[in-house]
Amino acid sequence: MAHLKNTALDPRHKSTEGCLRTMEEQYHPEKVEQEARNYWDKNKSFKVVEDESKEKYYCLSMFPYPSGKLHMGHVRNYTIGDVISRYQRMQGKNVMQPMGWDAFGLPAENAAINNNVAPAKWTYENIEYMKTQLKLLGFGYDWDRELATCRPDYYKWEQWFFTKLYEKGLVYKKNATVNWDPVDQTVLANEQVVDGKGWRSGAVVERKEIPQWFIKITDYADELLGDLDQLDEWPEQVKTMQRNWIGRSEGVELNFALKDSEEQLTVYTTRPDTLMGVTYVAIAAQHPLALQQAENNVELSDFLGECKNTKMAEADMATMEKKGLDTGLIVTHPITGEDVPVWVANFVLMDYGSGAVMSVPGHDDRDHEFALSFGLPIKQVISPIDSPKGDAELDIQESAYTEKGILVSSGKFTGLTSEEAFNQIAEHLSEEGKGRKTVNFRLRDWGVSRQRYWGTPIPMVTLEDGSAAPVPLEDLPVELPEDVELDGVKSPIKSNPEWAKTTFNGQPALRETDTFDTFMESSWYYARYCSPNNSEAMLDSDAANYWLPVDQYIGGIEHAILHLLYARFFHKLLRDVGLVNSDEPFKRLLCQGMVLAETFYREKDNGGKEWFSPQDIETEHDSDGKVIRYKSIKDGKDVLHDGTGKMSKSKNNGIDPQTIIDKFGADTVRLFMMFAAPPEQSLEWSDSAVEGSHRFLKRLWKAVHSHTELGEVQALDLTQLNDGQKALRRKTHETISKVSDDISRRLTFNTSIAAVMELMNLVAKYKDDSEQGRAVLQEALEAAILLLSPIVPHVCHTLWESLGHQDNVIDAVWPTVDESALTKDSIQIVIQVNGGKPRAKLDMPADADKESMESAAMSDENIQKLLEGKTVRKVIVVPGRLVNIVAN
RNA sequence: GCGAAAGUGGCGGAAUUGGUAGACGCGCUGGUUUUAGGUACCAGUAUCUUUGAUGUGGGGGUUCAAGUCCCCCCUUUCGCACCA
Repeated sequence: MAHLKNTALDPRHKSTEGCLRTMEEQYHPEKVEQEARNYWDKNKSFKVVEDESKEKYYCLSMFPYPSGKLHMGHVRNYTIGDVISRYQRMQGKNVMQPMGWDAFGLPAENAAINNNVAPAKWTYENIEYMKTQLKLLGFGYDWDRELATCRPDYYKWEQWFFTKLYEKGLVYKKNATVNWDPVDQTVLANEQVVDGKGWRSGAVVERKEIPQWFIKITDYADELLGDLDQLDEWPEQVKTMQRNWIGRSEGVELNFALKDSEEQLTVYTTRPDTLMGVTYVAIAAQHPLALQQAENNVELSDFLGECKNTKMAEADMATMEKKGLDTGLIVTHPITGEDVPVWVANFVLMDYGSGAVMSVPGHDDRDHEFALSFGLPIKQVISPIDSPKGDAELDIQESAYTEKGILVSSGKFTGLTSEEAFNQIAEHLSEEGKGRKTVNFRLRDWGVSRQRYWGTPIPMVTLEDGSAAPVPLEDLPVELPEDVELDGVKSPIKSNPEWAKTTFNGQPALRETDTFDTFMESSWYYARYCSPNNSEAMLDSDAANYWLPVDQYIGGIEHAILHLLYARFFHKLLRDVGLVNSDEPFKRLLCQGMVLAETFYREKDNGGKEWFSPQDIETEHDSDGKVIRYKSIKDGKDVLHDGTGKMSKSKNNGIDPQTIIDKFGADTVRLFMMFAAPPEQSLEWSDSAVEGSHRFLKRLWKAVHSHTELGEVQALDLTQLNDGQKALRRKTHETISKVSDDISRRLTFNTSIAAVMELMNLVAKYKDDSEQGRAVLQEALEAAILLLSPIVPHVCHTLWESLGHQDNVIDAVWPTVDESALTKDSIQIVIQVNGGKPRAKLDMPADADKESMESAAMSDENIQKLLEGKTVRKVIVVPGRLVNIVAN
């Protein structure tokens, strides 16, 4: 055998005839990475087209908002996606990994005002820079599919789609609440309201009702809920959150007749069994009845005014102090006919349900709290099931009893269980024409109007008679002017009255000056990537149906509900207009955790805190490795540690990925990101751990280098291996097995890296320059390079060549496990006495049966000592693992 | 407030199906090489009152056996419909 045969892992790998490639002794990431990038660029390695002969794999990472530069969260997200993509490619699949820009949004407007630059220019410049950063990180994107949502050729189709939905009756206009800044005369986003005040003007923000467009997502509530069951590769946690968000409930809708009036107050309840315990009805401050009553009631009118001064966010509504006022209105209880007072309460949401709720303080915590505050009666109508009469221990005045039980003091329904009462009360109301069983959803229709400039113009016009009409396809896109100046208050398309003027069917008409919620763009970009440059249609269905659904979607957990629900909704809409043929857009979902860093500060004289960048902090340890002090590199004085937190400007703990790439190279950053934590957990930044990752790559390089120094390698002959060679070979194949499972099924890249590190630790100890010794080592190194190549592709590109391969590592075949290499002659078993600590460890033949394990355990010297004077009650034997002797 | 997660050495984390807690890495300790610092390499490193005992946020429970299953509590993080 005169020449090299380094193809032990797969005969399909092409190798050069002759010597291993000579290589530099030192690892120079900048050089290695540039060479790999040049190769991929030159060969258009990641360009992909539909190919029916291959299994497709569509791997998608959530596209970034082009905020200026990449942050660590992006790097983490995109590294995960790239690793999965490269792994799937090595499985022989036709892999598409696209990238684009979620380019509309509020930050561009803020930047425009602060830096006096148009949002469009700012956005396009950010895209240019961030794209160079993504390329530096070596992500294998098909850049020919790049899209930016702020381009008219993208949003044109979103506008067209909206008009389609309008024609299908899935779009309507109604009043909805916004945060109104009375000084700037503008609508504010929730994040622009700080402590109830406008962030620029400082004015107390008011709730205001304005007309807005809605899409009927509630028409799809049942399907969005039911189809979650199909998504067996989504995290259970995300599905649960979506289920709760959609919030399907079965209950009863019932009417309280307004006394001395024809009007009815409709409420929905999931607990009709507590109906006899209603002691008041609560309505929202914006409820028409409240407004009507306030006309002749100064106190009420003042109260409603006060209720206006809150943010519209539900979290704020739920946590604020509960306030209310009697409206003076009386309604009639639908069963007893008794008078029930109507109160206004600041926590009742007008936008949700009918804006009125029946209140049962005896059996609902929030109603109870409210009743106690305002001296409203609390009546018990439910008793715990085990004590229907003896409820002395239950003080309903003290706290509400919210469980189900047996009805008491409920007239003819007394004695029924909650379940029985649910049905009988519903039936009774139904017969009387006062109510009916209904299914209700917590999910509300999707309000898509925004009063901002930097977004997709809503393609609707208003005619002179006040009616609305959709802009026809031939007039689309309704283009957003890009060359504008922002004054920080009013949208340029609102402040220029000329912009809205247009015609519709020859008649004068006014354009809508609101723009879409940016969740609209991100709800269908995944489908547009399949035919990104199609100028004839929103999607090319053939391409879309080839690629969709997305096989793996990766993004932050913060998108678990809204973005993912809207995208699922859009997919069903796309299906129902005939553009795609699947029900769900994302087959498998991975939600990655946040990137955190330590925070450091000093108290300032004024009581505030001065935050220090973690990169400017030096740590001192005692001789046990415990941290004893932190000090600033700059002045050497102590700083205080404030734990770890999300990287943020306010705590000055952000780490710019660019500085780390410049210092160590992209591979080190990628390796650290994947090694430091499993993807769905939060990841703590650590400079020293980054250096550790870099050291590993240097050792890897060195190991390959010293192997290649010794020249050609002979073919592996499995019949000729000694114990040491067998041991390394077993470790090699154990590692292949573990890493394959970790990357494909578990998505735990951290443990796959740890496994390769173990292999390399064994390689470092392995001293065997014999022919077969070197052949086994060649196989181990080839495996290590192949297994690491999705994670650190640049260095593996070079090292794969160094090991004598002609083919490129991105197209190498993923190694397969040789089961025969895994066999072990003996294994260690553990002996326990009454569980707990191992009392003895024995080497046994791998195929030892229960009897021989038990007898070996019983005859162990140490075990016999422990069993002295005790009676053995039971022996549990787990083959291949342990023996537990129960004795007393 | 409501909904969803997480909590394991000095630190990040591992333990995949209830079966040897602490893999791998960082830090630390000692050593070798080096004029020195750094680098690189080798050995060690859960804790303690060390024939052994204790130990996975706290408290209870199930089991021959619990980080893992059940109940209660605490802390932290994410989402709550106009940040993306």
